[in-house]
Amino acid sequence: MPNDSHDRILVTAALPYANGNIHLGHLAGAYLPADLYCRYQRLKGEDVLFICGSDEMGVAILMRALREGRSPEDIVDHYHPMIEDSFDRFGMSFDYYGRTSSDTHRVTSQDFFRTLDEKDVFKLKTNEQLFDPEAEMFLADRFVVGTCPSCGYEEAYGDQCEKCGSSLSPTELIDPKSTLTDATPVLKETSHWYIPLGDMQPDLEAWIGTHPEWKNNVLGQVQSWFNEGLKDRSITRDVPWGVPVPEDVAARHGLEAEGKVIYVWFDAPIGYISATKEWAAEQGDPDRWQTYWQDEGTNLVHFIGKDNIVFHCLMFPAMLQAHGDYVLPDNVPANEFLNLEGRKLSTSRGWAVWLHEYLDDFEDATHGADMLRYALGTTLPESKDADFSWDGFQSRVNGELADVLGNFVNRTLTFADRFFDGAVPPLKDPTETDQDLLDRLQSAPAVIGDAYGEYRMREAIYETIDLARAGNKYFNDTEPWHTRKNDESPAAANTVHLCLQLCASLSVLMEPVLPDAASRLRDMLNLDGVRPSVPGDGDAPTDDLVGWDDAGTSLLSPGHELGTPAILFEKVEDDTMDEQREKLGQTDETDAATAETATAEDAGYAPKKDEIEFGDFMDLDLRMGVVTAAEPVEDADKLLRLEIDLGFEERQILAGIAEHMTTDEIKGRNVVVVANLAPKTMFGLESQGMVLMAEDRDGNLAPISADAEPGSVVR
RNA sequence: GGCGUGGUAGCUCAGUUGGUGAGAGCGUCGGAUUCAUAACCCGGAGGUCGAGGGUUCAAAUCCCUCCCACGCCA
Repeated sequence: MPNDSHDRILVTAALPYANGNIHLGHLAGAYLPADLYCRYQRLKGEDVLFICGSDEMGVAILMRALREGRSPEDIVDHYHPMIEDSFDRFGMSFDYYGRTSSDTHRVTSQDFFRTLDEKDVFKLKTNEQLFDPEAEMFLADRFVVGTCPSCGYEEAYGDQCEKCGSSLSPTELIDPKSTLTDATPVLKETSHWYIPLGDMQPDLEAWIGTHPEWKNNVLGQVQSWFNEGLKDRSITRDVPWGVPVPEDVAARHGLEAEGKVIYVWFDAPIGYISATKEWAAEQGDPDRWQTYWQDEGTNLVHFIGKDNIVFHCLMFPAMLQAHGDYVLPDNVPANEFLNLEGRKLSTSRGWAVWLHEYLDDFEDATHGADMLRYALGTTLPESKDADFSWDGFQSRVNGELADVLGNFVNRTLTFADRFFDGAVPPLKDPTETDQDLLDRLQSAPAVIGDAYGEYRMREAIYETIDLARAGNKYFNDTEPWHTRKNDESPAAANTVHLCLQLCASLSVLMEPVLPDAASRLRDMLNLDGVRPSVPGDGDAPTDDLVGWDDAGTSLLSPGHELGTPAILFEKVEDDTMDEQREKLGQTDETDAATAETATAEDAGYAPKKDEIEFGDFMDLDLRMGVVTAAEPVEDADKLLRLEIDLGFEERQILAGIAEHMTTDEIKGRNVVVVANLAPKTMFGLESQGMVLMAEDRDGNLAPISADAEPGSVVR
């Protein structure tokens, strides 16, 4: 059951892996919902501790380091500050952002490991694994390539053949080779610690059974694991990058700790604990971490993406249970995945929006971070995969932030400024319409707050903006621009009074999702004394400050002097969106972290794409067409509007070729058209397909042509 | 292949202890208004609730089969 009576809330957001930057998928999965939740709870007056940090261990970082001839430290030292900085600019309100390469983390992980070992929780198993005699190290599965025993593919990895999909163990490969040295690996005996999750399953099932309120997707996934039966999982590895297995623990079993590290999935969640320790030390109260992790009065909440469910709902709880001194998570509200413009995110193909690039690109926009928080917040994949598109972004920002919220604030404040001397008029003899708005205002904190508290972030945000919508309706219905002309009636004053109160309440209620704009709105209202939604300075009392629940009451007293009105949100122009759309699919060297280094790429050619099935190719409807008309698109530098005869129909297609050929050069040409591409509107014109061009290494384009009648199928 | 989650208006999504004529926002069409960021407000159109079968007086909601998307596992 949910722990309704609690003294404090400990919130974690999944530790981002420090071999790449943060993109929108990360934000939508875990970080934004976590931040919304924490800011709401702080405004509510809860004792909140929000913990995160960089996950810097693991084989993936080691592999990358070896491939690039760098040290693992080099990689994590590059990404950790970048991640921390972009989180900061996005408005993540962490109490502490740590990193798992810290000493505290090493010690904490080792202590945890030692405790479980001394409780004889673990099993030790010895088997033979592949060892690279030249590099003098054991090889992780991905470090071994060889011929697939089932299909004969020669580049199969040690864990899976990417050609036939069969999953392998490295020892099954024919002619195995180390990817590090090309040496032929030898089998060598090694011992490892295992956590016997199978034995722990009954306890885990009993515990999960007490949480029927968890999200469907989470419980379903967990149940799926239970049905299969949990198995022993190894928690140590023979690699040179990770938290070392403590020597005393190894010695206890007559083993050598040298070369052995704790497997990254085991140490990573402990990173939450070590970060909390570092936070406590920074507060000058080193033992305080225990209050959050070990006192029954704590509500522990893990925000993660769905790929992390098994670790946070089964493995980490199993570790915590086995240890015995820790609280277990009260909820794990995992989100599904975010797609981008209808396609899965792919960092290697550049199909991602990077947070730091967004923040740079929108640095000059008023509240650029808030705009993204809002657009993402209304599109969070809470119950199923969701899609982020720049069209959607623009529509949210312009239609809701600017038109609904911004306009309401603007019309209220300018009206008060012009006709009421920039002060709050009194409320006298409220009408039924006035009273309805007061009632709406009064119930708003509970309606929005309950949604946040129960992890329905999208609904909370919708309800927030709906409050501004109600304000606009009220403003229209009461027509103060008419009623103000009647000196006898308090109607206009009442309207302005209530709209100002609504603005003031909004400045609190919108704080979780739009913290910058909320703060500026309070400046415009000259409203002080609102409880911060970011970590405070320790024990400063906040009881006398205006909090979440107070937003249901009138926060401005009659006669209160207002500040200067200003536009809260500017609209986003079409050009800005076009620029963002153009960036998609372009791989950036520093960010294409996992991109394969192909020989073609080295010579300046475009990288080779992944292999596809014949059916994938046959999905394309390629047709011959003839260009019957061509003209530039107004305001677009790169686009030409083409009319193309496909024989059976005419198409309008926008082609990004204006910088490469004139309208006369393309007119009359036979071209190949992708005829079943989803239509796309750019610069107000619908593009109904795509004209194929060959692009050389210098980016020059040439049309693909054939001597065939329009409508002919190309295959 | 097994399991899980989802498949509701053009788009993004609400909606199950089965029961008033299936909802919201956006988009679209029409109207009204001018305090306001060509904004706001009102109204209309638009859905075989993935497909098929079953249970029931009654199913988007329960059962069975199938299809599609995504994920986990093998």
